[in-house]
Parts: sequence; structure tokens; C-alpha cells
Amino acid sequence: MPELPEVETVANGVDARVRGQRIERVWTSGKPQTFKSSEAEIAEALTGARIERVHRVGKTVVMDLRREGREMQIPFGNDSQESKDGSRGGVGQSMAGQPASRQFLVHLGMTGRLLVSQPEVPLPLHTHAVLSLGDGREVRFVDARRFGRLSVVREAGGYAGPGEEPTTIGAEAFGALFKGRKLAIKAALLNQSIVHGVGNIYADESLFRAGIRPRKQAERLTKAELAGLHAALQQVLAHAIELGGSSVSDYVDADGVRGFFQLEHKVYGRAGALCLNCGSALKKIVVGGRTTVYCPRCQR
DNA sequence: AGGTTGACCTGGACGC
DNA sequence: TGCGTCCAGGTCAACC
Repeated sequence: MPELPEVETVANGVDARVRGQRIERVWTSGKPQTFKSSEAEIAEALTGARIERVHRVGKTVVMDLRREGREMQIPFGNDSQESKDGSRGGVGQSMAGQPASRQFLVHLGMTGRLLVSQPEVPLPLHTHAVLSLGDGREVRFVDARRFGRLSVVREAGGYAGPGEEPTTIGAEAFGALFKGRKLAIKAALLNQSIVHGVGNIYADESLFRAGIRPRKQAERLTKAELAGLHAALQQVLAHAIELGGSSVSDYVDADGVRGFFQLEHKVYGRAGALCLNCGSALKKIVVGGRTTVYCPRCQR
């Protein structure tokens, strides 16, 4: 299940392989659920565009596209994702008055993979999109469970994602996100419109490292707990990115290589096993509709 | 409006 | 062996 570190690994891998390439042709599978923008809109936006760079926003892989010659002002009516008030930082170098370039958004869902392949390599089962590049290689989006989503957006300042970026947010701002929030802290971490990029693995792992009960109401965390959670989350995410993410189920990077952070999991997937800190049996509960593992002794 | 729940999907693990 | 059942979870719509 790709979360922030896995998506970052994928985005970096794809970026290193395809940056600067021109997209010559686009094929899509016709599975409607996969396409948040219409397939025609995606094909129109990608065909003939150059890939300026590939990066990550939240759990989304973002491909910046550049048109050769003039970026025509095509009235593209329903760019449904309206940009937010723009107060958030971002690398918004869109000059005033100029139309923002389009971006191709790839959300991997649960089982989505973004592969860069030679054309003679047979298409994997469940391939939903193929971008044929100028040098003959292909970018392939493969997604068995079809929770992944492809779309095209054009936002001034670039796609910002639904929530705050957890890897760079400061401790103060992080703590403020949970003021007046009555939901469980774990549910808050999973809520992408609060912070984006955190999923089930890193929510459980950061709460364990911070010693906080997943069910504790977000607004009831003390200042010290919020500071501890902020530090734990950033540390866990940074470490996981270093190790290429967690490979559970069938996550692999752009080369089909697995990550290694799963070896560092202290609670995720370890229900019933002994806490590595105190030796108590780890408990499994459901929070925010998600399986949650925690140590009843270390997490208060 | 904030919070909660279930549907969407399919492959893999498990039990009989 | 093979079949049925359950589980995994990111996101969104629907509901409370």
C-alpha cells in the first residue's frame, strides 16, 4: 500500500528515467473508474507534451507537462480541482496572468504501479495506461485492484494536494491542525485533507514511537504529545524514504525493486506479537475503519 | 459541518 | 485439490 515514502520512491525513480522525454502516444484501458479526468482529456493533455519533471505531492505522483512551442490557452472548462486560497507555500512560479501548465496526476491507490519498460516487455495484467515515449520506452500504469486514479489538472502554482505536507510542516503548525478536532488522532492522521501522505502503516508507526494511543481524541493531545508526534512522524517518514519505502503486498518502485522499511515496522502487521519496547502483547483494534495495532502499555 | 461508515476492487491467505 | 470466506486499505459518497 503506497503511502508517502513509497510514492516518493516511485516518483523519484520515474523522474530519473523519463525527465525530458516527449510523450508520443497514449493508450488507456477504458476502465472508467480509473480515470478521474476523461480518457480523451488525458490523451489530449499528454500527447505531444514533454515531461518536465516527476515528483510527489501527498500520496500522488505528479508529472509536470510542458507543451512544445506556445502553451496555448485552450479553454479547458472543468478543471474540477479548484486551487485553494494559495496561502500555502508551494513552488508556485506561475507568473500572474499566465495559464498554469497542466499536470498529470497518478494516484496509486492500493496496488497501483508506475513502471518504465521497454516496449517489447509484455504488458502486465491490469495495465490501464501506457505512455509511449520519444525514445521508444513506455511508462505503464498497472493496477490490479483499481483503487488508483489518473487525472489531469491545471492549477495556478501547481497541484497542492488536499492537506498539509507532513515532511516539511513545522511543529507549531502541525499541532494547530488538530485544534478542536474531536476525532481519534489516528483518524486525523489518515484524513488527507488535514495532512496528506500518511496512511495506515506510518500512522501506526508514528503513534507507537510517540507513545500515543490511536483512539485518543486529537484535540486532547498535550503540547508535548503533539511535539513528540510531529518529531516521530517526520523521523519515520524520512527513514522510510531512505530505505525505499515499505514493501508489503505488491508495492515495488519504478524498477520493480522492493523497499526495506517493512523490516523496521514496530507495530504494523505485528498484532499479537510482543512489543519490542516493553514485551507486552500488541493489541489489534479498529480506528477510523482501519486495522490498528498498538502497545497498550507504551501508548497512553 | 465535522465525524463515521460502507462500497469499491481483486489477490492472497486460510480453513475445511 | 479446490472451493468458499475473509482480509487488506485509500478514497469517496452517503449518512448521522
